[in-house]
Amino acid sequence: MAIETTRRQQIEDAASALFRERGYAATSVRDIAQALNIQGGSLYAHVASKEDVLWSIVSRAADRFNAEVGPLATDPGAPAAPSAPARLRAMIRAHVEVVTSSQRDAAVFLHEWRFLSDERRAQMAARRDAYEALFRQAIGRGIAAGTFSPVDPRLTATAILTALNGIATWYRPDGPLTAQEIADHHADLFIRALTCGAPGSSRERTDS
Amino acid sequence: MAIETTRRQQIEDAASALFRERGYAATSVRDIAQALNIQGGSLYAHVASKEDVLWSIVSRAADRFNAEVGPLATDPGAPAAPSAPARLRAMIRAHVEVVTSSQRDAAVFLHEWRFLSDERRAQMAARRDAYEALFRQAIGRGIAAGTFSPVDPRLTATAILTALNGIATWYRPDGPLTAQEIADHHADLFIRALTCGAPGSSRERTDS
DNA sequence: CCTACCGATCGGTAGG
DNA sequence: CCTACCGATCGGTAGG
Repeated sequence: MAIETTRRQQIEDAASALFRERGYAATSVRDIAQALNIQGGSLYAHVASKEDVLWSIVSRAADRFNAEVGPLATDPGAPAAPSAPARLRAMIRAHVEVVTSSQRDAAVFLHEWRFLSDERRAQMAARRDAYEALFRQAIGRGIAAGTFSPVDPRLTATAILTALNGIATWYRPDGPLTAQEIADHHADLFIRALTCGAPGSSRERTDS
Repeated sequence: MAIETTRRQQIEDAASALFRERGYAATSVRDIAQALNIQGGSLYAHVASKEDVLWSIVSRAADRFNAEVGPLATDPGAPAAPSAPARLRAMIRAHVEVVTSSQRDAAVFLHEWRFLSDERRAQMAARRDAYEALFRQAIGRGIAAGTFSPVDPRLTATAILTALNGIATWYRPDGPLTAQEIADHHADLFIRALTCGAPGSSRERTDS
């Protein structure tokens, strides 16, 4: 049972590793080719441009975040809607799961997307804003329900996502904390910040 | 009264602006020279290398953070030590003040420092760790005093600083929120997260 | 996928 | 601070 990997996929993997450690602008196409033991020009049998490779990595990472977190943010059809704290906790967990399990691509997505062409960068900015809106809404709903303190949803969503994205910079799979522990710690922290002193905080926990 | 600005300073200012918007690796020495209406080679009458300019920008930014936040973190000689929440609030305010008032240099400091030479990068990594330690200690003291929940000081300090540093990416002086409002919002958020449900939270506010 | 090449640009220097 | 230049390297292509 051979592991299926197209040449294109190998190129993206090698490029992602290099973009992550040196940055997109400081990585040459010859660096990428060398990692695969081929000549620089040979890359162009598989990709149209260096920027094209970046685009593939970045859009795939964006897809993963949407695939994991999106379903938790939108109301499910059948079952009862979760409480605001429970929903936000699930979203934080899912986001951290993607950050840690797709760490390399996530780091490139977060730090190198500005090297995309104007058009693609604008497209990605729109996707990112839509994604952040999922968190803004989750927070806004909690405020409306009285379970969350009346914070600024935009500012708070940005603070939460910035902190979670930062995990991509320092997380080590062999470190002292598992991805789950890190996720739970952050979820605890931010949900405490949001529920503490909330209008309808009558001491009983609707969380988790 | 002419505004005193050395050529070296002008170079660093122009470079900082360019490093910030394009990144260090994607900025050429000719780009910097062009911003000052001189030839590329002429830069080298004032600087030893491109990396030298980056180093100046980055270390000056690091100095500012230390100068503003350091005194708040270490116990003052004469007056009574502030409570843990009050101290952390002051540190958060001071950090955000530097991020927003030195936004351009702070952004370069935060995002481009990895392009320093190995030696300088290691030096800066040590400074950053010492700086983060100020926040870890402030949190640790609060936990020891029973005013803060028993969180992981390292993880929490990193979360706070990552969120605060993110402000450098999106803050606009002409935006809807002042730097002070942003600072207070973040201070409120994180201090609520830390004090809520703390062992010694007997409902009276020792904060600010 | 290779060889061989394109024009452009890189950081930096010599000599004034 | 300029002119003129250094060797190296850049992203990408032609033709096989």
